[in-house]
Amino acid sequence: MQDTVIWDRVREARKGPRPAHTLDDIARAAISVGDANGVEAVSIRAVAAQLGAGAASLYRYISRKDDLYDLMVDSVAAEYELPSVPSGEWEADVVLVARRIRDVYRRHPWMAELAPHASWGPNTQDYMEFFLAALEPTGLGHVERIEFIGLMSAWIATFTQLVQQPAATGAGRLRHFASIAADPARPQLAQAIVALMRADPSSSSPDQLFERGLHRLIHGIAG
Amino acid sequence: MQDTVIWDRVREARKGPRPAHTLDDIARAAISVGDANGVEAVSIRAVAAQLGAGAASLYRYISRKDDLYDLMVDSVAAEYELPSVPSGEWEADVVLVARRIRDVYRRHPWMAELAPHASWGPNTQDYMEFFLAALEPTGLGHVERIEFIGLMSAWIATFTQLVQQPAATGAGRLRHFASIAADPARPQLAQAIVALMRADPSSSSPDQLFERGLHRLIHGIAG
DNA sequence: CTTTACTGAGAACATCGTTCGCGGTAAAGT
DNA sequence: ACTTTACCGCGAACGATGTTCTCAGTAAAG
Repeated sequence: MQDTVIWDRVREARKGPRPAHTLDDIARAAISVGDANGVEAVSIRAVAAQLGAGAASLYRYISRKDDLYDLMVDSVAAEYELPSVPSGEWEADVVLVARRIRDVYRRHPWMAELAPHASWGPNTQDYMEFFLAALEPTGLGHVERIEFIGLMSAWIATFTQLVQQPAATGAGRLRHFASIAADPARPQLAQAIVALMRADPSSSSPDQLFERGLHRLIHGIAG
Repeated sequence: MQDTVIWDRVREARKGPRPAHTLDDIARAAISVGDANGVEAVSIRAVAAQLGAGAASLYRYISRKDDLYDLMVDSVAAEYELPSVPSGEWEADVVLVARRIRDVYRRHPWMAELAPHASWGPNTQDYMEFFLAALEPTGLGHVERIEFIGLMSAWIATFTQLVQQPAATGAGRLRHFASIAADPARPQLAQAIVALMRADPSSSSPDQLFERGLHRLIHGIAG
């Protein structure tokens, strides 16, 4: 079973010593490493060390490094804490879900990178089930609803990285932005960067930007 | 200058032998490797080999591996081949740009992964300048327009991976999907997966799905 | 013709994901 | 009771990676 998704693993030990850790333990360890030092620090060895285990031991529980990512994403998906049943007001539900996702992405910045590629674990499935049901009153088909869910997640991910944490772009990036802003050959882009750079003293806090972006996502760019 | 974006590099050799390659050569080599074997195959050594050079030699031209990605993305951004001036019909322009991006992502699947993280090279800047100008008639502010551009790119990326190339998800993933579809605990999700799986015999080809998704992106989910 | 500044690139280093194989342990088979 | 079986943790090793060091070669500047 080398190409099996981790959720299909059947784990029922009959003989030998009982495993020293659970998948939840491993997920927690990986999450704490990711929160503290970023995704790129989430290595097999680092997570194993966090668990107080040897590196090779992890392969008793997972079969690929991607399984680690899957565990992290689905474990954190439990933090959405959505109601079990939609309210019936689909727009309010969409706003609710969006805000929860934003909060979680802010708490765990690596989600923006890992979530799109992750397989669908139980918590993720619960979240999608809720979202699909919430979108039922729109009259959209299932494929369209899935698409919208992906669209909204992708938007929140890029929004989090672009607006919420622009300082993460590094010194060289900032210098490059400045040179673009000073280039008269592309006036629209120059203006846009100037508008992006100043941390919105007047018209728009990040939260306001988020709400308005969300409104545009629902009602369209012209609405 | 270790943290400098590659586009800020000043390259004007005064002494010694002239460089054996150009940044364009390197970009082309990296692109051909990525097209043929996927992003994960784009290694320093592989690109150097494609160039007929030694691995360490690449560091005479780039200073980080990410520079390679930046080169790839911006080089391919030239393929958009947009008009120099928007038509004045912003919606038509948006549709035009979206289709061009989709075509390029289809030709170079790694773009979906690399483009979001890449720095803005000259061709990317040209593309954004056009897009920003095209969106001017909407009355949106510059930040909102940037956001919409990011949103559309993100949507196309996920759409390309989800709808256009679902076979890339691997055997284990497909098996997992099937088990989700057979789980009565989450009926909405089950239906959605069934709808996703069958390659749209009746109502919707990928192209139609794209056009309708694009329409919803512009006019909102309810429109 | 010496100096200088750049070139390409082999060798080496640290780190990574992953596999092999070992000694140990506890339940199943007899 | 004891052998067998199937799992456990994990040190050691392998191959591949990004990056740096170093050095011989080369061509323009002084």
